[in-house]
Amino acid sequence: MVEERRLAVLRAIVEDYVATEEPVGSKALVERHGLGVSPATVRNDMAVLEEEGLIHQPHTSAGRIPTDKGYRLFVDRLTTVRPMSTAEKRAIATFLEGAVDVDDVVRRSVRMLAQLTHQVAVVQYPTLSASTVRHVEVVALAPRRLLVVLILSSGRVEQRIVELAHDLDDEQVATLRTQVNQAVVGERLVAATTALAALREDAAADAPTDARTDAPTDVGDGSVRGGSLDEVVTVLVDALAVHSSDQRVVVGGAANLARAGEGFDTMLRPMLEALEEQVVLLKLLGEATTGGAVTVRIGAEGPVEELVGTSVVTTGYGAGPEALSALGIVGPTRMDYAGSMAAVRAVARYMSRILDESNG
Amino acid sequence: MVEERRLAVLRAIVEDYVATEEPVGSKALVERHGLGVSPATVRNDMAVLEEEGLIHQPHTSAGRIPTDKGYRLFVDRLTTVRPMSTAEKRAIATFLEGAVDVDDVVRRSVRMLAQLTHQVAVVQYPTLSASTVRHVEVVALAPRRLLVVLILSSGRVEQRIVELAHDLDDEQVATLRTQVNQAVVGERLVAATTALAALREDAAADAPTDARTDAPTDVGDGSVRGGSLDEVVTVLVDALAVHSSDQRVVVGGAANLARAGEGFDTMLRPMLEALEEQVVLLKLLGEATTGGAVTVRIGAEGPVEELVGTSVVTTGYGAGPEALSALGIVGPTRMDYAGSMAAVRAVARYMSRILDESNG
DNA sequence: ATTGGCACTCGCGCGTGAGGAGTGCCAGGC
DNA sequence: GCCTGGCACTCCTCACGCGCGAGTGCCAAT
Repeated sequence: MVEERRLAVLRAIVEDYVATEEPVGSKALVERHGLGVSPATVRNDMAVLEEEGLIHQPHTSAGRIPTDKGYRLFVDRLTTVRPMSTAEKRAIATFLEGAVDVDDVVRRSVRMLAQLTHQVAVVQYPTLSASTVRHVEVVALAPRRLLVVLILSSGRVEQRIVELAHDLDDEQVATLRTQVNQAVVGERLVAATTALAALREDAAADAPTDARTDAPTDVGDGSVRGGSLDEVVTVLVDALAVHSSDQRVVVGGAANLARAGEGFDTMLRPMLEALEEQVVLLKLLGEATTGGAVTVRIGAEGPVEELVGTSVVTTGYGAGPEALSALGIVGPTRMDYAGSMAAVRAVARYMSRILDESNG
Repeated sequence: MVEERRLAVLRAIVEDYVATEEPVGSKALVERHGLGVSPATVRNDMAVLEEEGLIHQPHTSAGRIPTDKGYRLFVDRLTTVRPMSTAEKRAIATFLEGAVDVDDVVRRSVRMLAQLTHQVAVVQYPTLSASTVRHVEVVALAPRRLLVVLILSSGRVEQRIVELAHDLDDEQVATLRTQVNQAVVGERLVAATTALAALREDAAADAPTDARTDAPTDVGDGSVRGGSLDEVVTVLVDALAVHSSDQRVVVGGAANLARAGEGFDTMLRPMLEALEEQVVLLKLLGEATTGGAVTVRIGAEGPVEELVGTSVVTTGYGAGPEALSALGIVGPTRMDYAGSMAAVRAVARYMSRILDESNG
């Protein structure tokens, strides 16, 4: 059908433009791709595609380049995510499996992604809500100062300092440690949070005065003042919250910006600035799809206005279905979508698997 | 004297070239700077300076630009590190004092430096050898698997997993924890390392068999198998070593590369690549001077061949005299040395002070 | 040692013009 | 109705040539 050929023409235009970075003309098209028609026919098709806003020409008598809308259609309907070669798969697997801890997995993934796609790679730290609390350590730094260390099954550690309103002796600290550990050890992060809330309420009920007042009474011999427990619990809940969705983001492959070709100088600065802003990066990774699907945002569709002319390819990953984080790449709209999507998907899968194994 | 005026000419050339990024001619020089001589005289001086290899002209009949050697002389003899304005000082102080922890101090310093100098800023994490061991926690994850958590007075935490050759029960773990803590708590990092070595030797002496063999005998009731102690100690020593000189480096202001002007495209890529390599960055920061001096490395003097056309301005910082780390900036050889040196020095001082306070 | 004068060099910007890629349109063939 | 070859037209690109001006080097005079 005519309509089919037109799409084939669009696909060919996108592919050629991505490859050559130059506007592509009718003649070159029929030669490089085996469309069995004449240049004139292609020209007619192009005219139609241009009317539909899928392609456009920089000047009269120049070739055509795809518009954002054209790219959109291309990724939605014309692209087949070609799977990675087995060699590539093996490379990814062995490289990622060499990681020694979570930090290392993330670092290696960023590197891998950047290398595979020749774009800037962005990886959010894995969420840890699936992991459990291994241990809570409470250390007295000073009479009114505690160090609370939260140790998770994933090997991650979070420490906080708590300033108390009243003195605690060693025995009281020990009691506190025991109480808290009994409440949370072995629990998942969310469960631990609720367990802590319960603990706090129990303490409030037991204590003669409201635990939230500034002057709780001393209940004597080793038992812990309600107020102190309250303070420690508050900090712990906070630490748990931070850890159940880690907001940190790692970028890599910024050097790939150097070969960005044309849009280069206009794009470079906002790009680099964006890469230094965690907030912006998180926005970019944005709503990671819960399924295994790879999301592509093209040009102005993106959440960051500054980044015109760039596309973002992201997907979710993580050990377990609900522990979801995101990773992806950022590059010019003129990019190899099929390859990028495949790479993003592959890295996400291997990463999920590795995290899964190390968690289990 | 003649010689003096020649240096004045060199200084003027450097200053103008840095400001305008264009080769500077004799006429412009006498106009913009108040040298009381004619252009012809300056031309003669320039000819001499060129013979000495301090300046050079891109083409015949073009102005002159400084060579690396010229910059070197300029920095060594002609530059006066103009102190920061009080407004700038206050800005630095308030911004850095807003930091909540060590990580934050580092992040803010990088940002500040990049902003002040409009260059790429590089800050190494502070060394912590001045800090002491607050606590060591040993947690049994599995019969043959321990989690060892090292907590320092600075609030920093390092955790390691130890795979044991033999099972340990809870009691043995408790003993191990006690032994280790007795040895190292309160010690400085270096002292702690030696204390651990002593502990290991004691254990070896007490044990019937050599502690380093794979099959130490069981010495019964709660005391710890020599082999297990050995393994834990090894890991701890390693963790201490990593922490007594933190090798992590943070960069910022990469966006400043975007306005690098001319050498731009040739410089950009190696630059960005270097910034992603921790090792390279550490080389760049290199031998931080132990005094309060600011070091300037110009062009090929630098330890990284790839970075031609760039200069590095670094200095040491840290709480206490021996706890030394480094920070600095990287930029084109054509940079404002006076300003950069002042900024680097100022940030280093404030950072040292803040770390000092928070440590004390 | 400094200066003014002067001839010379050479990069830069600009207009011009040939070449060519690509288009749009039209008329004819299947 | 769709495809095709032909043709005139547009407009970008590049190379060439030229004039301008900045800047130099040298020299003779002070």
